[in-house]
Amino acid sequence: NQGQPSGSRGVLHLVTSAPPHTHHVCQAPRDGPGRDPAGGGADSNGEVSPAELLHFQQQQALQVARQFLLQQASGLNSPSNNDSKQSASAVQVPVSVAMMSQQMLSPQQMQQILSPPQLQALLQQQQALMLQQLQEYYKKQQEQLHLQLLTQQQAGKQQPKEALGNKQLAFQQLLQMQQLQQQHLLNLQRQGLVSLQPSQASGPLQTLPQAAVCPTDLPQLWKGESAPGQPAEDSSVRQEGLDLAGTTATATSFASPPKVSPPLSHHPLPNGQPTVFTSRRDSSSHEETPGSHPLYGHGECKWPGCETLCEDLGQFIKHLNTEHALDDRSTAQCRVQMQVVQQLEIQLAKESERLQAMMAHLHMRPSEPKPFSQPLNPVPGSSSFSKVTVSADPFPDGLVHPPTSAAAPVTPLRPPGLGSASLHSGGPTRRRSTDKLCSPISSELAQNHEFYKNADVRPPFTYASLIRQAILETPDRQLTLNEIYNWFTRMFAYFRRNTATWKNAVRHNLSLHKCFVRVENVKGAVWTVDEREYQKRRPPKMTGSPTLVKNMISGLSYGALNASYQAALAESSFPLLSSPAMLNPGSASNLLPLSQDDVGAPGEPLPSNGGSSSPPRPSPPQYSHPIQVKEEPTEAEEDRRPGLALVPTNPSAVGPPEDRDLEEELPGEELS
DNA sequence: TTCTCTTTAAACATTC
DNA sequence: CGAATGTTTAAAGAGA
Repeated sequence: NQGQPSGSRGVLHLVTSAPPHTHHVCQAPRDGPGRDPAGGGADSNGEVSPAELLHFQQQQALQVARQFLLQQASGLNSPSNNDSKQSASAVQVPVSVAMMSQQMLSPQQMQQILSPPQLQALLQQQQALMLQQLQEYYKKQQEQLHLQLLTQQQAGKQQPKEALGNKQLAFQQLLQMQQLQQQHLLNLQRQGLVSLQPSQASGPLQTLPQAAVCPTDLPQLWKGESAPGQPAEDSSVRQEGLDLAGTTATATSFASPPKVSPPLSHHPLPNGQPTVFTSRRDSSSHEETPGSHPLYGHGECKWPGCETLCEDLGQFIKHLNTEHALDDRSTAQCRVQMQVVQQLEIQLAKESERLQAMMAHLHMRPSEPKPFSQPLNPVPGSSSFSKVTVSADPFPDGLVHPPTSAAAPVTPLRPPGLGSASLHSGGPTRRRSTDKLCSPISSELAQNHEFYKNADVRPPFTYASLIRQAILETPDRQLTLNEIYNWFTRMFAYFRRNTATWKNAVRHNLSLHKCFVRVENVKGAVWTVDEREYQKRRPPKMTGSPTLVKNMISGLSYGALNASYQAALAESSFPLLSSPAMLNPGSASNLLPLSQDDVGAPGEPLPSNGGSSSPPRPSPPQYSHPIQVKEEPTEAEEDRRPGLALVPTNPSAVGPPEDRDLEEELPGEELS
């Protein structure tokens, strides 16, 4: 499988470039400050405290942050960003952060694609929360300090408030700058703490200063904040559900500390999800090795953002007790971790819910003419970003993305000769499972016909099922061989190549399977489907049983979903190639009856109807719908009779009675 | 491992 | 006659 990075690179870029901006945008409107009523106290009550005090306070905050930062220095990726520097750092930090984010994104793009869509939003929220929390926390400390100093100073000397004047203004400015700087520091620290994606560092920057003024109770902060403040902000991103780029950013970064991420370790396959976890040296969670500690693994401390190497458990314990003792920082980190877990749980619940909905949809929903064009909801804000999201949405990441890949990486639609050749010559990697299903083919096809029509990807259906599909799509349920050919080429880009091969296969299947009945016509022969026979060769009905789920995953998702996902990708990255129904006018409409029929086929009065009507050979009657031989002179509705009459004329069909005629042994089992 | 299904390839016959 | 259409056999891969 040539999951050549180049192929996905295009997609990657699309996604990659978006996140940073998006984050900024999304973060900007945050209304976090709303939750702290007392926030305005500081600036509005400028008279309350002398400018020096304010200044001092800020310095204090800065110191605290600095201190923490230094403590975390090892965990940070770019020490250059640390503290110091006044305004310079304010500018410098965002830039470097952006760079960092990009660096981190690129290798993990595929992960992001597959990672839970809303993770990003959640983590984003979490980040902001943490940032704010830290802010509040520091402020709280500052408050105390401030009070102390205030009392001291007031006791010592009374400074006239009027004297402040311009001086205070300048101080205010300085103060703001310092606050900004402080934010940066906090951001950096936060990165070190939770190893969260720094890409959003610049987001909270501007807004936090105001928010941080209020010394609120931290625990309350967690609760209250996450509820009113954040959701509103994130809604733009979150409601879309699939914030691919963002998701990756946060998700991946979450999985791995801000260290050097394996550059090309994993293939940029759409189903990179498994890769994420496997390739991660982190193995994030806790692998409970015998005498191990949940926070100790792979010889290093797994405390969020720590990664300190420890020879053995004893050393680690030592490290744990010294570096991660019960102090403010640790508790804060612990809270953050709690938040992380909480958010992930929420995320899990959401994804589970989505999965349920998907299953329900895929199982019983007849068909959807335009899967890709029916976005869950158009995102007002982000443009290209939302596009990716939308297009990919019908095929949630949460789903198991089968490692099929080989036959279908991110297929550039109509891949250039070489790529496609190697791609498909790859071999007869069958995915026949779909055929076993009752027949998701129609619905699946209906959903993805656009994709198959344009993408040179082998459809995950057997020839038999495809032929049947082709025949059933027609109003009179019959096709000449050539028409079947045409249907194949029309519906699948894949079958526009190697015609000799697959045509031979089609013919072979037509002849081989009893379910395909050749009906002689005046102008030639047409092929019809003996639905009964077709159903006969299938396993028991799938009706929402566990096996169905299994089938769904193994079969449908295996090829179709993956393909669909790719289609989404392809569409997003090659909009031009995603020609709508142009190529195949009416295809959508055709598919509808199909899917319906698909569902209804078994239940239709096949046996009784067919058996009764046809005296000698009920072979045609099997079709619920009257078979009308196309070339028939007059399209008389009564053609059914002629159609039947025609059958005998066909020597092959008539020849071996036991061959096609299975009426007697099939009373009507498929009816139910 | 065996069996079944599917695909692919190919030979051959028949029809257009 | 050549191409298209059908039929049949065989081999091989994949999955149950």
